[in-house]
Amino acid sequence: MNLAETTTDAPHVEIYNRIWLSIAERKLKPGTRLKEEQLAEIFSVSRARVRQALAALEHDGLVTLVPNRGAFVSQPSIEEARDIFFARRTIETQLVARLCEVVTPTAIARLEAHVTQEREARAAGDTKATVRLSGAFHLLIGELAGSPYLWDVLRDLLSRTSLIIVMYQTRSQTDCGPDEHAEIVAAIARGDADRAKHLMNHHIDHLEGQLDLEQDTQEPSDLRDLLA
Amino acid sequence: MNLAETTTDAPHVEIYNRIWLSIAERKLKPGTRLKEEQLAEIFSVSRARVRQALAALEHDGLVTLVPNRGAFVSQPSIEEARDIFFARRTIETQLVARLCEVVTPTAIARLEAHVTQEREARAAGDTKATVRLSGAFHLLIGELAGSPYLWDVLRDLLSRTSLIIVMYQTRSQTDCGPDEHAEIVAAIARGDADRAKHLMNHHIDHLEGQLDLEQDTQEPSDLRDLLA
DNA sequence: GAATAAAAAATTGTAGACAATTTATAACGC
DNA sequence: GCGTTATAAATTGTCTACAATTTTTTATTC
Repeated sequence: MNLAETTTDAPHVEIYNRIWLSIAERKLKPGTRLKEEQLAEIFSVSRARVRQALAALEHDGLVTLVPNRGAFVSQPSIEEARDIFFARRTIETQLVARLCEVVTPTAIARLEAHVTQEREARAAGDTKATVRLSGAFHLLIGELAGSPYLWDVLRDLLSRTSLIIVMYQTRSQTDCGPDEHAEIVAAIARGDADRAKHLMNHHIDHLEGQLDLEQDTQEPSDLRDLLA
Repeated sequence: MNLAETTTDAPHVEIYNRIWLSIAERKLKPGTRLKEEQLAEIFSVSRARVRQALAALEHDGLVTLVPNRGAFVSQPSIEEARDIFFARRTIETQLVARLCEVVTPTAIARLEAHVTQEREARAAGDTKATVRLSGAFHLLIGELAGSPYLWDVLRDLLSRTSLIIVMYQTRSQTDCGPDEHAEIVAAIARGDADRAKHLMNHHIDHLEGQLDLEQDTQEPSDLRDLLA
């Protein structure tokens, strides 16, 4: 949530960004231990820098810091996962509505170009790019809606979503369909705020529905359940 | 945005909390310089601890860290201020709507008790308590709506609002009227989500309207303007 | 006397060393 | 052989001293 840009970026933000990206792109899996010395060597920096970056990542919920034990990539619970999707519906429906009010031809062009890119990546079978562009579409809406604060919140929500998808995805594909994105863009182009909100709501529902968030247990499954 | 509670609170969070509170309660004014050594002495801790706390506060936008120059209490621009209020309307209207869906008699009792407290503080002329309780009312709605994530965002927004009020308040009083809070509670009690959203929207509009955010200039007023 | 330049002081940034804690390994008793 | 305890290794947490930068003060010159 770094709204107030510092004139010159602090040195630890590069490490922060690289770890952030690795988690958002689902390379670093939930539960992975992040040893300070190890990271310090990889990035060729002092341990203090790594420490700062990890502290910032904890603030974003991507990393869990256990005192005297170290840093781990977070493992959001089912309850937390549902909450994140609720927050996304809350914020993103409002954001598309706002975008419908302030929309410009340039904005629509950018959105359409983005959807085209998504289609191309999918057609080319480039799953890495497909995943990245899917998230970027949602961020683009946030950007065009013109609220830097909510854009930042959205960025945070998307990275948490990545973590959640890795943890709870089922066999079936878990990308947002580009067709749903295209429909949303069409509604925005028409200035139909209600329709855009409705589509966005269902789109996020769809995303959540593809995951296995059905268990009632709060805690990670008990040993007894696994042996029953 | 500390969702994942650590088992034992890290030692720097107490310093963080005390500075946070001083800003939220409007004791520390925007632009105030925060020297590390000075703070270290006040709290009787090492400078490293202070550093951690300041980094966390920067993340929340309450403190601006200028490289090699030090930490200052943030001075949000008019543009940022407007954005914060937009974000508040976005989130808080959805939050009251959600609360209407999941509301319980206990929740209503807590809300009514809170409004009573607000009235008492105001009647007693206790401005410090009045300010604190005003913010707490909004947080209480967030808590009862049952979204830990959005509660955290709301907490962040409220502390930024405090900063904005200090910077842009006019002579007239800038508290939320407790009557408006009472009306919102009444709407929630009736389960009237639309009405509650509408009231909350206007309540925040009202808050924003009491401030002097009319200037068109982005930058802090130019010397020429002051000498014209 | 004002402006510039140099030196000194104050403040922040960083690194390395040491202490505390946890995890892994090995020895021991049953 | 299994569980327990003691030792050793690895890892994190913290502090102190030093380097880099900025601000203030002082001296100099026009």
